[in-house]
Amino acid sequence: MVSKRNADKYQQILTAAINVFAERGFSQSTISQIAQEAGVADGTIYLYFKNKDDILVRFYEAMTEHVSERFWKAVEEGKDAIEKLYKLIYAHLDLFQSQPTGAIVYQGETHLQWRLVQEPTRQMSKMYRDVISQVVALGQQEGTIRKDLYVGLVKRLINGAVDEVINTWIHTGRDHDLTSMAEPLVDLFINGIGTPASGKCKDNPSPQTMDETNAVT
Amino acid sequence: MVSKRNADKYQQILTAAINVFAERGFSQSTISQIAQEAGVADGTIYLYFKNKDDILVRFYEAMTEHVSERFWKAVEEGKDAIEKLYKLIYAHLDLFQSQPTGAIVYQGETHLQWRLVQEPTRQMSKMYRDVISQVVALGQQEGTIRKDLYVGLVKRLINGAVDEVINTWIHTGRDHDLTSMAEPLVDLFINGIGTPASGKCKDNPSPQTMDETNAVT
Amino acid sequence: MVSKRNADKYQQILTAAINVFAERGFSQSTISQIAQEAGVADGTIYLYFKNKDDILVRFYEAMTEHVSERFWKAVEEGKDAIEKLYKLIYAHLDLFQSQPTGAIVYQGETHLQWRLVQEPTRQMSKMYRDVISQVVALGQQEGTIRKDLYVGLVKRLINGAVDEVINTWIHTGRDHDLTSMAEPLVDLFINGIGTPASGKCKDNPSPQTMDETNAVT
Amino acid sequence: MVSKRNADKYQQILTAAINVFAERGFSQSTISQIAQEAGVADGTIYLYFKNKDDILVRFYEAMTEHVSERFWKAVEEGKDAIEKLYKLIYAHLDLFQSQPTGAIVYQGETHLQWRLVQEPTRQMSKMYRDVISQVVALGQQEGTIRKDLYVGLVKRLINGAVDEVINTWIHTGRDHDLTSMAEPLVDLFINGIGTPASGKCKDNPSPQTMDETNAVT
DNA sequence: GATGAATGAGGATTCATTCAT
DNA sequence: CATGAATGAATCCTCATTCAT
Repeated sequence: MVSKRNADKYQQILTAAINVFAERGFSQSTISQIAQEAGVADGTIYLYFKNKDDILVRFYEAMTEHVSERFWKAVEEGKDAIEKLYKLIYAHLDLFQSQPTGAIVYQGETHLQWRLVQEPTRQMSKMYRDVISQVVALGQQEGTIRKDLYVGLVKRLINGAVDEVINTWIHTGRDHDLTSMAEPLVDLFINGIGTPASGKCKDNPSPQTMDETNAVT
Repeated sequence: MVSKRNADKYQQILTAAINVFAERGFSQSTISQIAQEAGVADGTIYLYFKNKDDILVRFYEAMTEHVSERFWKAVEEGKDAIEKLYKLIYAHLDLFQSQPTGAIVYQGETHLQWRLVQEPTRQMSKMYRDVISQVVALGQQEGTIRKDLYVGLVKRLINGAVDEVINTWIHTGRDHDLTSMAEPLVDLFINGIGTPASGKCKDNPSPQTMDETNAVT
Repeated sequence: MVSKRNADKYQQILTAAINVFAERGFSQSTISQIAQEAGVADGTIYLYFKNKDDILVRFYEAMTEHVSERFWKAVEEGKDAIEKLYKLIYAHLDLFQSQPTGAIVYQGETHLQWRLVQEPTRQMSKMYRDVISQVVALGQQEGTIRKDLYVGLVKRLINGAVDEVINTWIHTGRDHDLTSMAEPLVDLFINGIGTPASGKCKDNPSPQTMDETNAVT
Repeated sequence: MVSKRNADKYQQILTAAINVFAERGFSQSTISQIAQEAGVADGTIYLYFKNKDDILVRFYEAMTEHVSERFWKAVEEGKDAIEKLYKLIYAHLDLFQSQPTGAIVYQGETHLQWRLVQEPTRQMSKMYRDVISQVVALGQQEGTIRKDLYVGLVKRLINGAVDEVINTWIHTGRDHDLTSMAEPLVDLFINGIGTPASGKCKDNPSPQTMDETNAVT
């Protein structure tokens, strides 16, 4: 359906669509608006995409691939677990800061269009989990990360916090620098909000037997 | 517009609407579907709600009030900061576990229908921030919580992580007990994922001068 | 359907309806608006009127009867044809000036709701024609009114001019005194706009053989 | 919104709409009926008109322009004031006779849809007044028309009478020839219904001091 | 008689998708 | 390939009318 010659126009439409989706939400966006934003005719969109839903799905697929690549590369760059974690979070924040509309759509439509984007979202979640998993394992070898951790929950802790920071940024006019949040975030992840006196720094952290039944997300 | 005699029917419609919204998303839900689910005629809905948007707004308002009440009460019950935090998170998880469809709609539509639900969402966010703020302040007095914290970020850390846990639960069939996540979550918040060796338990934690410019969220 | 005891409420609703119709037009007016204006419940209206259309029909019937009575009386008061004509036109203008909403509805809805109000309108038209006819006949006896007149057309001349004057008055804020138009109108009707030199005041006005085929109106 | 390529379809829809409006009145007409009459899909109408109201407004605008042109041309053709008046009235009757549905809509909806068609109606009224004004002025120079006339009222006299003739024609099955009314109408306008004996043909017609405060209509 | 909550048919408008050019 | 006019199904909302209280 897509000729190689016109990968340009494909991108052009996809980018336009994301901008429109970010502005009005997927359901409220119309093909005409996207066509206008892309500078093509309504009908042309159907030469590159099966239908309106398809545009969103393709965006999610591309986003997933792009993000995956970027996150793995970020993690590779760090020399130890904590720096890897920092690089990961920095990359996450930087990516979304540099593509605000993509961030808005990704964060906003995931739950609502769950049926459509379930698969890419699962892959994204799995990738995030794998990345975290690797970092945690390394940290545990290094002795910088606790051994009694349930990785699934750690992933949700980090992913949730970062997403929330991004959401706040989106809804507050996106005026401050998002990446500056990376350092304090990592600090909180590593050290928590408690003091040593609060029961930390023991030799035997209360062992938690966590089953790994939780599904990917 | 709303007769007091039929607060019943109001609730009946609102509940039906939330169920439908949870199933198909706000934009994809139709008045007819809601009416059918509620067992009333289409037109009846307009005796109780101004329009379709109004249904969502009223739900957000009610939710905000209900949640606010519940969270403050939860915090009061804890005898120290850490227990208060635990009670808060437990309440949060328990509430959404007991109202899964409400949770789905609340979590899912906030970003997309931002224009509609901006105000209730802001209030909810502010309330959450106030609650966290109080708990943190108490913990700092007690000596169980670090003094060098930027409350806005702590709020996002906790809120984001809890929301992510809820989202995962929603998307994985809601089969396991959500409240069982409260304890490990609090452990992560307090102690972080790092070990003492990772640079914790110092006398002088790196002082962070954080401005409090971030808006509520 | 209408109890004698509550002729009051009947009038109350009818008056309210005319006010609402005058404000928004018949089609755009709702039973609820009329009920509110009348200070009764929606359902009550159906105790006094068959349906919404019936309200308009009854108004036309009442108007026709009332106007008929008033116009005949006005004509009786004049001592000669010209004064009778003056009294008639004065009564016409005075009536509508004193019932502006009634005038608005009557003038405005006649054509549009022709199907509904055909019969009362025909009667009104016939009455007007009869009145004019009588005045003209008298004037011809007196020698003050031309003999070569087609009464149907004279009726349309007078009725059309007066209605147009009323319409203008309605659409220009109804601020000036409508009855002051009676005298100049009669002058135009009697004397026309021409001068003697324009071919008038001949002994033999061009005889016009007019068939009286035109229907009532 | 309107493609130039299909001025045809625009006219096709407009004509269909006028027919439907004439049949059932503007408020009672539906887009579906118009679409069916025009032989297009409902949605197609919105490619050529903003909404239902817009159809009526455009009709009024077109009618105003068309009528204006035609009336001025008619007046030019007459060689003296009286003939000009005759040509004007003939044109008026002929126009509406040749477009009966247009006449019905124009005459019928003006008052009810006043809000929508106020502007075109004002223009039409002003045009009519200007035409009459010019004819009267000429006649006064020629000595064939009285000098003591209030043009605003003369305009209402003529316009009202002609409209009433048209209305009668509309409501009586439109079977006779409307233009045949032009001559007797002019006769009545010029000579009035009175005889010389009725006080006419004086040297000093009672001077009427009329203010020209009346708004256009 | 009076009420007004409930009904549901009806109507304007939108928009994803198609297809002739 | 590209276009954009045309389609008509789908949806929100209104409101005349009914009927249980």
